[in-house]
Amino acid sequence: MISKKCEYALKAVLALSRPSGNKPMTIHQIATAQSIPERFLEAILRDLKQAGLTESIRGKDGGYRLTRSPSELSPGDVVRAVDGRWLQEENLDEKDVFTPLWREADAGLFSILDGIYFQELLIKQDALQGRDVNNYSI
Amino acid sequence: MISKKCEYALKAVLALSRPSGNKPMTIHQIATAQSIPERFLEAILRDLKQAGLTESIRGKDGGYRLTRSPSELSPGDVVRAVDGRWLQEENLDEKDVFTPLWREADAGLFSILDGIYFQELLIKQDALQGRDVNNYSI
DNA sequence: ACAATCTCTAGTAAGTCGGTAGGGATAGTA
DNA sequence: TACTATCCCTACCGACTTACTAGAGATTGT
Repeated sequence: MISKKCEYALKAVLALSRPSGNKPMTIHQIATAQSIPERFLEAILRDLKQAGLTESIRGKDGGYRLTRSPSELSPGDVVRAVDGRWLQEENLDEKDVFTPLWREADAGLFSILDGIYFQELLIKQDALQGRDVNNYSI
Repeated sequence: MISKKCEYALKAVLALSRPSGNKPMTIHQIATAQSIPERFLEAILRDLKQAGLTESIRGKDGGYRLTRSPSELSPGDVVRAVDGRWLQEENLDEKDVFTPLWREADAGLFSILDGIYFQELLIKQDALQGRDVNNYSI
């Protein structure tokens, strides 16, 4: 269904979403924290960088950082960056009766993926893992 | 996005949906009408048969026929038969924050694919191709 | 018997997925 | 300068999937 690459990218961005005093995380840190093959993650983070979602700092104390706040970054942004849209407009036939269905499906899919932000996912993750957050606001 | 197999299966079922006095259509007829590689279509129709959507008659004057009326057969049925569900429940992690998103996406996708029937698609196809149907009811 | 049709098991070329390998570039530190 | 930690880039690889194709067999009507 969803590619490993996409799954890893989402996990990585979730990890980068955790506030850490503005210091970048290294590939190694993210990889061990999320159990992602390190060299593979390297390629994924490069894709995310090219899509403009992350930025990198080289040399000592370098690493990766999000370019946007987790409160305005959605899973849809990540999926589009690594796997592209589900629908490929270019091989769509306007005379095909099924075409409207594919368009509807694509729109529906991304409306779901764009309907939540990483900030909220972070909170949900804490709840799932029974972490004490001291934050019970609705 | 959508596999060729699935695309061909949908076209084939659409062809079989056209009323033809209860006579079965041969693989050859469907293949030439819809420009589908014949031997490939053969395998696809076998899958559809195993899923219970079509039945076959062997020997002379044989061919394929739908087991259900086009008015109660949806694209979703065909997609499930040839490609299966988009979501594979078995490799879903209940502790993963993204899991609810995948479930929502799958439900949304199939609610669209199950929201129309081949009978209606037939009418839409006629309209698209400018065929004269003598049927302007809403 | 024969011809038209479906049925089954293989095979296969090209592409994608999920990585791995090896080196190179850059930035801070001493 | 030299050293080290980090990201950067190109290429490669095995397993799997996709989109077919081939060949022979089984079934039915005439």
